[in-house]
Amino acid sequence: MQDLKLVSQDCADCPIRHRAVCARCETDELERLEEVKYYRSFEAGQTVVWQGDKMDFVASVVTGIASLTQTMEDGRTQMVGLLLPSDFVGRPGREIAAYDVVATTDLVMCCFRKKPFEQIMMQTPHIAERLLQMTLDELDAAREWMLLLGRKTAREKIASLLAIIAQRNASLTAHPKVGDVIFDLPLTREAMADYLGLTLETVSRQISALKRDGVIVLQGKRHVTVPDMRILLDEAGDDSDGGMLA
Amino acid sequence: MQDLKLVSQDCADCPIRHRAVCARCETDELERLEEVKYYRSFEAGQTVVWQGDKMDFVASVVTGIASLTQTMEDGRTQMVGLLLPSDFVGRPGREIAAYDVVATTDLVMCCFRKKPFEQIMMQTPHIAERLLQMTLDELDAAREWMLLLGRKTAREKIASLLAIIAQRNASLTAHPKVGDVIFDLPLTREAMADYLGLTLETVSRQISALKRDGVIVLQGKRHVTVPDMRILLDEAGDDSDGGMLA
DNA sequence: CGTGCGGTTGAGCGATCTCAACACTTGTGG
DNA sequence: CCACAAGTGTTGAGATCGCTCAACCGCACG
Repeated sequence: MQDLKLVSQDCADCPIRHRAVCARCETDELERLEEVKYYRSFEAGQTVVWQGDKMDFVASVVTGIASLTQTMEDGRTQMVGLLLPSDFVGRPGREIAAYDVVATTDLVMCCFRKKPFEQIMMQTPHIAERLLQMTLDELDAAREWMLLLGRKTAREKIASLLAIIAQRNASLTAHPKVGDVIFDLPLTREAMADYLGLTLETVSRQISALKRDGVIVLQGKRHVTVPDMRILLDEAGDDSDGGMLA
Repeated sequence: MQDLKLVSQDCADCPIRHRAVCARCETDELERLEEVKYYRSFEAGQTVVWQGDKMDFVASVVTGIASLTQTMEDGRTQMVGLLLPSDFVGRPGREIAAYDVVATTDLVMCCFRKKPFEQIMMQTPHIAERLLQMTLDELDAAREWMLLLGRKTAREKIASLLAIIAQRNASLTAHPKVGDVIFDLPLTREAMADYLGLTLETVSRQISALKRDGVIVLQGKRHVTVPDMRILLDEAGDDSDGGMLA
């Protein structure tokens, strides 16, 4: 699975160059980062870091999806973050990981040794600025998710998740809003349940219900077609078009 | 209710001087901030900003409590942040308020005109650094809350909220852990419900249940005594002592 | 061929919500 | 001074949504 070979080690060619924590760096700043960076890859299902473990690096997701998960003693788990390419993992100034980090799909991360990264950050406002911006975005996303977890019905939760994944795919592939929206679910039913604060049975039932009602079309378990995005967004209960058409 | 008169206009005497976004500023940096700052006060229940409104300031809570709230079209609401003294409101670089900001108690805020604040921040790493740190803390708190909203029972939710308020009071009054923990609830039952993703009836019932079971003692509706903090923390379902005794 | 994993579906249960009545306090106006 | 309304909180009864437990399917893999 060594995707590593497929990923250029050169920041200039990096697929997340313009979105990651290093997005605003100048060439000389990138060079300093390159000195302390290294790539790591993980297979789907592998744990990157355990909650409570010492974490001596921070990292950006290059390809694949990782999740941040919290667990109670009795085993109840809640996903508290879904990390997509360019998202940042770890917290400068913190020794101990606050969450489990798990590779949801095969995953490649661009890691920076923490100590030197912190030093570089102190001397490089471009990095701190970008990190602040990204953190504020994550905070907004977390708060959006709080509304979902606290107040939405199971059906609305599923519709919201599908809408979010659809929207992200749309933004990545950058294709205009022609015809159906089509994508593959990168999560198992159980992972969706952990994200949405549901059981996997409820997830399965609600997906079946959306399919039965024609809101989505399924081919296999994971391949989703959305005939009319407006209907899905309506099912999600979000404000009007949720900014998608804006 | 003009608390304004009670609050010094001088940053040096400010009660949140050492914790707010300006905590790390030097004297000359404070002087620049003082030029663009002004105080505003609100009575309990007043709305500070409406979601979607233009917001031409950012601010720190000086005294009192404010809440960030999201609302769906059909009226379902979820509190997504509880802002205590020293907490920061608003986002540099954003024109439009993403949430309703409501004064939960009587409230005094130290506001900065947004444009000049952004300029000062660009030239003052101390502010940006502190804001990053505070934002990361808020993100952690939001993720803690996601676990609560997604996975905890109503009783655990109430116990968690009580524990958090108790802990905050303990940290403010800085009195050692002798004897009972005593505090007043700064929230109505409805506000608690909005925070916890419950109905106000369920909040009321669970508080009654905790009282019946001796976990808490009530005098009136708002005055709470916790005979044994460990029992409350246990009811909250958090890891062991939740770091309180650490 | 058996086993494990991911997923679906059913039946019954229970935690929480909904709807409703009522209690207490506070402020207002006749 | 009392009647009344509004705001906050409590409690009950019944409904319901989502959970629990369980059976089962299809597929990949050894």
